[in-house]
Amino acid sequence: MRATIREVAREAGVSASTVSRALSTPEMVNDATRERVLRAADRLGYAPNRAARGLITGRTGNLGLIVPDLTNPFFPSVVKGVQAKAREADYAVFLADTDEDPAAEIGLVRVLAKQVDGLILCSPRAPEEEIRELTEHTTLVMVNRRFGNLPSVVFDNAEGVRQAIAHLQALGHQRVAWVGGPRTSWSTRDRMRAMRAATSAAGMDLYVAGHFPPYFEGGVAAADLVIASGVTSVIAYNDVMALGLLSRLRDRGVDVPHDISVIGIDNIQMSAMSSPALTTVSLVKEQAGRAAVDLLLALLLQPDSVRNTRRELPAQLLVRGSTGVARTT
Amino acid sequence: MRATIREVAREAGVSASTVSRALSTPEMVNDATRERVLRAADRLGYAPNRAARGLITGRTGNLGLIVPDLTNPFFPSVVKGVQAKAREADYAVFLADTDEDPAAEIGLVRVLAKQVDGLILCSPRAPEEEIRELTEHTTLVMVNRRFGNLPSVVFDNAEGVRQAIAHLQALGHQRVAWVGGPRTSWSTRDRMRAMRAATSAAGMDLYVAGHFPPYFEGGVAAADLVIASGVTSVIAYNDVMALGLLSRLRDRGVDVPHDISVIGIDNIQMSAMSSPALTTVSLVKEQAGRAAVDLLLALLLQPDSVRNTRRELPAQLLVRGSTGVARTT
DNA sequence: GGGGTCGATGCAATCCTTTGCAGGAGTTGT
DNA sequence: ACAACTCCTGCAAAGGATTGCATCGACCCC
Repeated sequence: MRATIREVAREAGVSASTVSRALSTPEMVNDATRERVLRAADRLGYAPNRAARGLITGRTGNLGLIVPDLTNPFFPSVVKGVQAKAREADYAVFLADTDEDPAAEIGLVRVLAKQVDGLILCSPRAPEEEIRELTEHTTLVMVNRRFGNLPSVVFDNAEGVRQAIAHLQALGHQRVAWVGGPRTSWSTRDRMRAMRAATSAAGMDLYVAGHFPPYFEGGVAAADLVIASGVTSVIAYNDVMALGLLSRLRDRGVDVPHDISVIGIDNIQMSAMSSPALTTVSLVKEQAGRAAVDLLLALLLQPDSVRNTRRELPAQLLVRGSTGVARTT
Repeated sequence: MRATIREVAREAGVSASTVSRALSTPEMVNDATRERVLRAADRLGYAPNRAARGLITGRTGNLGLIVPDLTNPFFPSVVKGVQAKAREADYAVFLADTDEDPAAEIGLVRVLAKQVDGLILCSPRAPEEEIRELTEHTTLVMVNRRFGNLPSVVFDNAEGVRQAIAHLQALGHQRVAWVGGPRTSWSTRDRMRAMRAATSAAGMDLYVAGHFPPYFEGGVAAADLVIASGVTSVIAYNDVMALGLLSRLRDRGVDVPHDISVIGIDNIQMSAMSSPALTTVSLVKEQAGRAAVDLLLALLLQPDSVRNTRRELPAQLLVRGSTGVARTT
């Protein structure tokens, strides 16, 4: 049904090799010939068979993207960025969702690895050991996790948290709580470190509420601990959890921001829509996706060029209604 | 690097054909031989090269999924369902996002069609004409759109809207507004029809606010029209828009549900988290994704078996805080 | 004018798997 | 004991594109 390279060759009066070259290495073929080939290809609606090409080149023209949970609005944005950039480079993207399960993550990488040229792991939860092993057979780029000298795209959590803490301090807060995400998440650890550093530099008290699932319910669950701790402000691992906090605080009759100021991280769409609107550390999510694809493609072209490259993307505090002057009790 | 079928053959002391058969048509090969082959394959970590297989069978083992906007929480849920079901059947899923652009949609189908065995179009916006043309070269399943006798998965919008209207009527509402989604969306038209039918059957007045972008901002934009229309209740095309309505109504000092009751459709996670929580028509989104894959795989196996199959999934009203007794002015 | 160079093109092998066909071994029936 | 089967396995072709190598003509320069 679909035209093959041979038919184009016949139509253009050349050999298949010439057609192939006219399309993939145009400078190797005479101008007039190339023109003729291109017209013939166009006339027949020819597009190379990717399976056949992949068979001989060993490349598939596909990328894989693995995320822990698509229903967390952070990830669809990254996916969009990956998609857009990949499409520009004529790559297609396999998407897989692990449901926050580190074991599923490893399994998916193994399965997907055979069908792609490279993989982007977004917020991977798998243990270091497993990931190290994967890197031996697979071209990987990590988003939201640093790991050895693997190429990675991360956000400047330290700066984001610093801005958030500075903001709280300016509002007179002295005690701040930290509501962490999954224990296995690198971002959780990184942000927690940043919290420790920033609060200690600012001379503020830090209350660590612990680790919670990165869902609305996780924030809900953390809220009571936060209230009991007596802090006047709280920073959550991500916006979804911060919204959970907001919800439970309201239910408990705690006024935000009057009694407690709340700050999230990610700047998901919904954070602008809550009431009060959520003050948050804004991350350029789509850009992270695009940067990851950039890195991956560079890595595929010349494996050594970007080894050990770490892109760090900016984080910027966005002040909205959920933070205010500290209560004075 | 990766083992080929020949190596397995040598290892097992048989020919490549036998290995192939042992793996894909086990009943054609002697028990003992098969056992030997399987062990050899296992020892070498053999997995068939999909490109080579695809080259000869003409099948890729891939599915494509096209959605209009991943950042609308409705779609990630569908994607999850598609993923899960596809993975069970050992298919991988290409995902593409059209940014609500019907032209991009057609383009993506064309591109993706070559790399997959079949495509799932989720809430497709493209004009009928174009879609009809696509069906000639491509195996398609539609979600959220009926089209000729193409296999499709849709929700029982009529029932969902009927329940919503009955609920409003029971609360004493006489006038209800409808805030529509994109003009090109089949769901918008279907739900609008359902609104006409249900309100007329119930003897209620219907105010059609028009078509709006299916985003939070669309709901915001519609809110003032709704207020001005004097209705006591409003149903929005989806939850995201309903949340936009909620937000703008609050800004305008209109109390929900006291002054106006608001109902959404989809039951996205966020709808439970707004304040007041959103009354909504709940849709089984993941199930829609799974059903679409079911249909598509059946279609690939025996093209005639499910031609003209339409799966209709239930819609169920979920009452929360955003609806209440009609004001009496 | 002949040897050398260069640019453009074709030939043929190759990637890995699947599958139609044929053949060999063993079994059954007569 | 032979024909007719059955069951299992191997041979070889096929699928479509890429690419190293060879070829061929043209052109240049001495």
